[in-house]
Amino acid sequence: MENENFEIEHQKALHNLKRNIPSDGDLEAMVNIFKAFGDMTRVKIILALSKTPLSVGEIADTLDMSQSSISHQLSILKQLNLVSNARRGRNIHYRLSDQHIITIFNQTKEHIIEDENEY
Amino acid sequence: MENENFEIEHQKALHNLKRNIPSDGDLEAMVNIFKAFGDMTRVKIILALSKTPLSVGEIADTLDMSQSSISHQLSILKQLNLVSNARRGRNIHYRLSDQHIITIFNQTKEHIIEDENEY
DNA sequence: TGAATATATGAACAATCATTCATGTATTGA
DNA sequence: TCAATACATGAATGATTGTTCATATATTCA
Repeated sequence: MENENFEIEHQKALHNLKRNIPSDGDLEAMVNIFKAFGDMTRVKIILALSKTPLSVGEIADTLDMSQSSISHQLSILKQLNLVSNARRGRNIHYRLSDQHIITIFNQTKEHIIEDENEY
Repeated sequence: MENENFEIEHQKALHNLKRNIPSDGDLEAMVNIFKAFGDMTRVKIILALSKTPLSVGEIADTLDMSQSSISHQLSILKQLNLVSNARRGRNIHYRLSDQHIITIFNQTKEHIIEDENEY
């Protein structure tokens, strides 16, 4: 019977799953990156930096937020190696450190768009 | 002078940025999805469902967590259309609703791997 | 129909987190 | 060297969130 085969396959899959749960340690890096993306301010910073490198003050000005807040958020992004920075005169310029970030954002946009088209 | 051209281009880019900040409304969907991915439990649920559809109880059992906790998290994922569900007998089976999710996870893994290879 | 099983849900609580405020550090230019 | 500018950082606080506990709802089977 078809249904029984499904059931047997499912039990096998379940068994493998239980023996194969990735450890928290393995997943933590991924979770931390998604956490970083899960904040409006940081998303706006990333989108701005995807157009051009910017100083802290320029970001604060563009997003109309305090210098302190932006600086705190940048330090989180930097700790995760999502952005890198370099001094230029008396400013510090930040840039995205990886093109994957844009790909991830674009994939997410596509998910949202396809979602909106369902009815 | 090369430096001045850079500066002029940068000012243009800055100006365009300010006139082009996406609204909170436009970004909220994306931020919410990343928030959903920014939790260990939900990531594990998604990874499990990427292998095979599962009932609530099976997920709870596999992840060694309470039924209630899993159910709460599934309702968050469902609200964002990241998973869908269907009753099957007395169980309710959940599945990923979109292949983009896997792509996003894989891209993120790649970012992490490339990151680890830097020294 | 009624007991058992599977899932959902609301309230409460502890933990996490983003912003603000105050202040520290580093660089430039006079 | 000193004032001004740009950025970083620590503490405090209000808001958000994940889990638990208790309970409600829905389905099956006897």
